[in-house]
Amino acid sequence: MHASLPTSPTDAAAQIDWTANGIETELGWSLALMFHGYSRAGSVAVADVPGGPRGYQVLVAITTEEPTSQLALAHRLGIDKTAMTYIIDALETDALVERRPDLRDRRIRQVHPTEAGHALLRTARVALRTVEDALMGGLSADEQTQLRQLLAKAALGTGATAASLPDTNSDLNLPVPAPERSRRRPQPTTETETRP
Amino acid sequence: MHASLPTSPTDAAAQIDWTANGIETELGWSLALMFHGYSRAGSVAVADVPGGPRGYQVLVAITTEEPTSQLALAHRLGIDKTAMTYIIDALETDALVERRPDLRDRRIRQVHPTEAGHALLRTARVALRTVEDALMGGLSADEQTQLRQLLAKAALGTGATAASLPDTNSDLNLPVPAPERSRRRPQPTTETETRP
DNA sequence: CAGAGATCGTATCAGTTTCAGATCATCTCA
DNA sequence: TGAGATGATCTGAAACTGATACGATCTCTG
Repeated sequence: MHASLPTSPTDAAAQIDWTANGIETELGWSLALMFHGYSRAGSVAVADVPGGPRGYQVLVAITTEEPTSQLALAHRLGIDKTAMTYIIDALETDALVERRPDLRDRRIRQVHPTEAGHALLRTARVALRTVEDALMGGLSADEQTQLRQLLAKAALGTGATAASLPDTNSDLNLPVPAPERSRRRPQPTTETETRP
Repeated sequence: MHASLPTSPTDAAAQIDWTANGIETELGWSLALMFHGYSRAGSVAVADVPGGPRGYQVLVAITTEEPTSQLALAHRLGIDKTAMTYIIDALETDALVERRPDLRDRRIRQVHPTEAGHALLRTARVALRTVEDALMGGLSADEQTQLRQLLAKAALGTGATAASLPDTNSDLNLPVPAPERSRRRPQPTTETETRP
């Protein structure tokens, strides 16, 4: 184990010997570190968002895309469908989202943002950007942009395909409120009324 | 919700509207998808490595760096120290690593690779590279290299600082090598007696 | 030198997350 | 019409994570 690590992030990449097959050349290593770093810091930054980073992502998706089912949302975000139920429960409890029936398919609950949801998202976004900047502090502004774009591109490519299989695992670790068992949700009466 | 992903990876980045604040522009989203994709596919690829991807990373680190303590290794890899114990247990059970006492500090167990460990690592590495190529299939070869390097650089920079807090109040700056404390001279012949 | 405080690896426990599967209502299709 | 599939929710169990305790050992200070 080689002793001292560079104190200057700029030296970091320069010190990586890409021919030595060391841990720093392992994609899995850097992905894990970045991801866990993001989860940890992100959880703090969006602590007031039910569901933490995952709840935040739900808000992002539903405020920028067409209303859709919980299941599709789960796929889109790479979140387990069961966990998605609980995340939306939490968001709904805080009046940040509303579940509405899909008129064309009564199995589906569409997820809609409330005004409060929009507002919280705005502040949460700012907080997260700060965290992200810190996380990528070792990179220049250009490099940060580049990393964002490459990651997104990779995620949208084969990466995302593999990741967004049905009922995928999710490891964003902010605690979702523990489910209260035997808590079958009452069927909203207004929903039954809107039967076509 | 436009759920369908582009079939041509080349179109992916072209379709991302970086001004719309959609989910695809979220670093947390792409990080999560990539990380989970890696974990899932990587677990399959290194299924015969005890501890999966994490066990693999242990092998990488101990075969390329100086012998060090489990704790330092845990920090280096961003793994919880308790989990590290179990991972090494598993690796040791399969005779892929050996724990040896550190002559200068009898609390420390250094982790050494065996020949079998080296051999398994070689095949595991090949399998993982295949997985990684698939994961980054949406990127050109240059882009893949770029992503690897940027991620590593970010991980080694501030990112890693935030990530390497597996041990609660660890104030350490990145996984630290074995402490450079003023070491006492080795205790003669105490070695065999300290074996647990 | 003695003792306080810190550290390392391991054990233990509890809470959280993940996963698989069941259920009910609803939809699709032959 | 009915079989098979689907979406949301529920349930139980396994896996994971994190906190903490503990014994052995180390470091440092008076």
